[in-house]
Amino acid sequence: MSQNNTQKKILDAAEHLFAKEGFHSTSLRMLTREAGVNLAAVNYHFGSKEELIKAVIERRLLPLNRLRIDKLHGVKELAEEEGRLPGVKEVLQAFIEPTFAFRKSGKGAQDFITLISRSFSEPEGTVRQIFLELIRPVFRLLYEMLCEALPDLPRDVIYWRMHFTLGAMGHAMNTRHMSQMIPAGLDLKIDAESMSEQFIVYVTSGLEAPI
Amino acid sequence: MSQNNTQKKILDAAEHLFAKEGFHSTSLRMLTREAGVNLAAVNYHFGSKEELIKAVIERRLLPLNRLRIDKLHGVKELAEEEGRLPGVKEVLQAFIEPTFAFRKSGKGAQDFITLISRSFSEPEGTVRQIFLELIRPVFRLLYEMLCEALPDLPRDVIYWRMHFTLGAMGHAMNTRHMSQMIPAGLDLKIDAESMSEQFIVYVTSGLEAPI
DNA sequence: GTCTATATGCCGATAGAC
DNA sequence: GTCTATCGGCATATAGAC
Repeated sequence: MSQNNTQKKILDAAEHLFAKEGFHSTSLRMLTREAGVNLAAVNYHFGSKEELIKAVIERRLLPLNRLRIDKLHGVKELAEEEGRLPGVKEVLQAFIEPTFAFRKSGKGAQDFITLISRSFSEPEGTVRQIFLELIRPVFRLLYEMLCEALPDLPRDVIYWRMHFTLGAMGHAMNTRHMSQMIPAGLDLKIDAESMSEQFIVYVTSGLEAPI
Repeated sequence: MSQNNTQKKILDAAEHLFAKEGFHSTSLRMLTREAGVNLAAVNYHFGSKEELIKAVIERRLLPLNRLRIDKLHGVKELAEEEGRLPGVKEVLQAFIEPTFAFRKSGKGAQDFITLISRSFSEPEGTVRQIFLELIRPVFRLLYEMLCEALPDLPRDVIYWRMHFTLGAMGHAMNTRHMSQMIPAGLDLKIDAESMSEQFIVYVTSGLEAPI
């Protein structure tokens, strides 16, 4: 039990520091100090820093992906039952809403999202690869369903638009950006709920735009 | 002259390596080796690694920002002359097209864009701050002009939509993402010209979406 | 399982010869 | 202006006591 407890303490501290300082800039010394465990514990429990990074990403991303895939399948099956094509908006909702809901589920989840948004633009290397391999099946399914929902649009146009959408999402999810650029005198509601709805309106409109 | 030459060699090598490996992961030893200059040259010419990072960003971003601001002012003046409001699409074009055109202007420019896309999601710290301070006036002007172009939309809705647009742009501009996720069997044209046009269609539709 | 102590190596930065 | 040599520090990782 104390092993699992130590592992959890390390994962939590790592999640927080990786989000705040970046993967490379977080040293095992910082990390173990924040976790209240011994310096040697990371190598004992995870083998290396790199495998710790992988564990941090997998702990959250695997269940989140499973949820997104389930929701997407739900949309697909409902549309089939009703003998119609899936709608662009419901497809996007199935993908986007679980992520926004997850972010609200706690401080750790928020740190995780920050960290994941960054993996998108991380240099070539382990972190980027870990992330891309885990996320690929979800992107594939999303792409296929968008193609079904938009049968009159060329495939490459749909691909680009999905690409733009994912970029916007990675950026929007990252709360650190939110208040950074707010113009003076604008009383902006930093409300994740309304932002999620606004985001879906925005990307649905972008994806459905006439060529 | 040999001073400027050394400085340029350092800036070029730094731009390339910062894009490829990240700021923190690029050591002065790597950097000076690639530039073909002595290890001590960075500290001699730039003072520190941090000031080198700043110089790398400023060299490209200052002229690019000046161009974007000029174009935005051009749109504003034209609309005033013609006694009408600026259009959403022409505002977005004035902001976006110079950036896409710049990226096509050479290998170094492409590296620079990769590096800038990343600054967006960089952890708190110097790099992020340097970037945000240089980009802020451009974002302000863009925001004001979008508000003029969309007088019926609430200010905070416009702010969020601009936010989404900037995220999508940072992601779309980064060529490294482009072919990463292409589904098998999709013969995708990786053509920056057509992507730029498609991008403007997409974000214009998103910004103009009815509430 | 958890600790201390340490091995080994790269880091940014600078002093001082040329 | 450019070089070599080196300082002091922190990195990851591990060996071995408890």
